[in-house]
Amino acid sequence: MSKEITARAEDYSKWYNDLVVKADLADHSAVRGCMVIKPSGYAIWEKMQQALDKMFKDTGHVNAYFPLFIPKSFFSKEASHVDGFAKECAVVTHYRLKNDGKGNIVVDEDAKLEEELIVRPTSETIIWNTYKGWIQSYRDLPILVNQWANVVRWEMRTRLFLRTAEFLWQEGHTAHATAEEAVEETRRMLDVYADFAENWMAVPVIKGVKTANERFAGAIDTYCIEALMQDGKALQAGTSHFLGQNFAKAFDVKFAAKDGKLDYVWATSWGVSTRLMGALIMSHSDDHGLVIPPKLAPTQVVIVPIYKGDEGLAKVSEVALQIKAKLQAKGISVKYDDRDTQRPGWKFAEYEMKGVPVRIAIGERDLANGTVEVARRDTLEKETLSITDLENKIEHLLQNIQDNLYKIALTRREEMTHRADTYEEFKKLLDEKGGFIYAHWDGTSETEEKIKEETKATIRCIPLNNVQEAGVCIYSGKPSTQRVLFARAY
RNA sequence: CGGGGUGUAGCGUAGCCCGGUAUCGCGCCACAUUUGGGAUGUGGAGGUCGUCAGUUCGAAUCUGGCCACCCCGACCA
Repeated sequence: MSKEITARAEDYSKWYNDLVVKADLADHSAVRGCMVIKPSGYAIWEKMQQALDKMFKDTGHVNAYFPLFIPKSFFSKEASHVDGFAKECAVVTHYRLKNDGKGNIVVDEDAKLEEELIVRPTSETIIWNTYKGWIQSYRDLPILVNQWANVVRWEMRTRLFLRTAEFLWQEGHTAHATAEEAVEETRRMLDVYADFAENWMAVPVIKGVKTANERFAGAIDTYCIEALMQDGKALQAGTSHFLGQNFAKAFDVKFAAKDGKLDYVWATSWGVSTRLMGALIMSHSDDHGLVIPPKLAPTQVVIVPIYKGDEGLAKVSEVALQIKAKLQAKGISVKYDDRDTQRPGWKFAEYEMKGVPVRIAIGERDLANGTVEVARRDTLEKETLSITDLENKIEHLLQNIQDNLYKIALTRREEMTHRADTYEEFKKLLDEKGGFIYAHWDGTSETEEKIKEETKATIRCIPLNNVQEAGVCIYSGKPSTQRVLFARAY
């Protein structure tokens, strides 16, 4: 099977689409805007889930599951929340089909739902309606719940993983007695996301706060992690919201404090989605295919035998299987590909396309020398190593690849991060270089809107721990106290 | 929902202007020779030409409707 993908330099967007399909991660489905996540893609998502789930548990959270359907009336209880999602909701209106007598299956108009159901675009409403029954006293708090689920947002334009009508995610929903505690939780989970992005995905991120325009519908503050892709466009990789008492008020969730006074509960919500797959793919991959950091690679090492005849394969396999066992004993996931239906060169290209971090080739010549050929996917370098102590060398190599991928991504981001002091300079940077641009902003939504209309760049975030620096807004010339992070975004 | 484009075998395509039952490559199946970077040869299977209707002796080809998908805009994790 000969496979080729469009080069990044030629058409980045086409490169991404080709890659997702050719690396067997996902496909378009029969349903418009929805994707089929194939086993190779889902295996990576499962690795992400495992790592994140452990991080959530380690920070005291527990998993639960809430319904896919939300009564329409719940939705209208929080005004800005409705505004934010109303335009992209799928609605269930009937509960039965029937045969129309001419062989067609049609909706049974007699089976109209008394109250229409919304397919969840996010679960705040159904969860806060539920929390009302769980919370009476400060003793019931905090509630630290996460759910892994699918959600639906009826998008006009979709792209595999980056934006699909249905996607998989996790959403954490917590309830607290005080604002301070809720803010602390919001920030804690932001840190968890940043930790995951950098240490597992090898994707450097900038933590920050969204402006009012970009804030989650119904939140007081939205925190985010922003990553920069190879083409210079930003990608929001995760969000954590401080919801204040907005949902508690909408759903009348009060608790009795120690002093007996009743108060509304403070809330947070936070989520990352299969969009992370897009971030992962676009951060490291090259024109040969996918590059996956070892810590998220479903298969970390593949062993390819090179041999002549059945007898040759038997000899090579004996040694290869010993190597496999030693690597597995180290906790490394290994695949020994001894299929005789494909030739070695074909397998090399195939595993490069699929992003397996390390490839070991072992042939009869190696048997004589006590060596193997080791190829690393990140740099495509090959070297011949002695079989002695190979498992330790591979273990180090995997760590080295993980570190190297992060370092390269970080260097690239730094090279693509600029400062602009005038609007002219800003526009020039956007058109010629792209990337992140630090610039002064007067803090108004009007200015932000204007800049967005004129340049398609948005304020990705106001970075946390931002350096305070007097300046003037690049657009309005009004005074500003700090630079904010602009970029064109996915 | 506006503007542009495309639908022919699993995938990519030729044929369409000028109507006569479909071309080529990859992949697939069998056998043989092969195996240190996507092997080669020989033989073979696979198509209601997106769909519905119209024109015609005859439609992939001409006409009209519908559907789907892609790209560009408005909306978004």
